[in-house]
Amino acid sequence: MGRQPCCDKLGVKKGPWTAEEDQKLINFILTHGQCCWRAVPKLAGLRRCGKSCRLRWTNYLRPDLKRGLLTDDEEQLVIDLHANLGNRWSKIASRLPGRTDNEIKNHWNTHIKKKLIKMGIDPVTHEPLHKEEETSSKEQINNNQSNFGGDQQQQLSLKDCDHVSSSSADNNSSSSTDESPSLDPNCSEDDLLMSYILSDAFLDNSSWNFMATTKDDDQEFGLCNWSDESSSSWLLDYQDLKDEDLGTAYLNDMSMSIAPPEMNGNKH
DNA sequence: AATATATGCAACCGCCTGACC
DNA sequence: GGGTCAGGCGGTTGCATATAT
Repeated sequence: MGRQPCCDKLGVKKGPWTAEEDQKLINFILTHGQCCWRAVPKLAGLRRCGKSCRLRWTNYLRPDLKRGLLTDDEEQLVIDLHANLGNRWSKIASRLPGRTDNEIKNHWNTHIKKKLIKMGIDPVTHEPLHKEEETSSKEQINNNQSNFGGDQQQQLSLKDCDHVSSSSADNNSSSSTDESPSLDPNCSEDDLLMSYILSDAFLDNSSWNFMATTKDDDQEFGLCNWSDESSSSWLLDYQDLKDEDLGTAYLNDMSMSIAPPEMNGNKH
């Protein structure tokens, strides 16, 4: 049967987005909201695939996105979640407000993977790369997991990783399990945290689920770190737009919720 | 200073899933 | 029940930048 391409390949632009294209897309989304991505390019006056528009919006233009490297805590959370969820980046991303699956995936492949390997940890299984270590670690893990049904894998700590010297991978044989982050007596606390993070209660918590504006969306507009210049600069540009002709409740709500106090009455 | 290599990230591709008809 | 479509996901690619030689 075969599927039709998601968009007409002819005349569809590819490659990096220009500022002008970004503006058009932002204008459109702010005016009409997110709907029917296939129609967006045509309606917004873009020569792009709808898919491309969606990606650009979700991965780069969304106002709630954080910018910059993941924090240590975020990295730790990604590792913990990855141990439980595997490469389900969107699920992982849904637990990290302001981060996209693409961003997390990239960060994993470029940073975290290497750190784990350096630590002698298999980034796929989250277990020691060497058999003998694995055996002894498992015993310890089993001990630590006894209170949690054995479902949680070992909790790796990048903070601990940072403490591990860069040569740790080279002398794996000597890197006894005593150094393994998973053996941290505080591990059970981590497990408790993980249990919560993996639960629906986590997402139901309003302080995390700040973006939900529709019942189906895990993430929509919401709070973000507007003290971060880079993340809010574009919105500042669009304050004019809002003032001009986008006086929708949608945008007003958004700016109410995302704008720092000083921004409301003192734009630019 | 010039070149080669490594790294990081944005974007694309193809597949899967669920909704709709 | 089967076909079509749109949205979403994970893997991969390609380019710009940083670093090493």
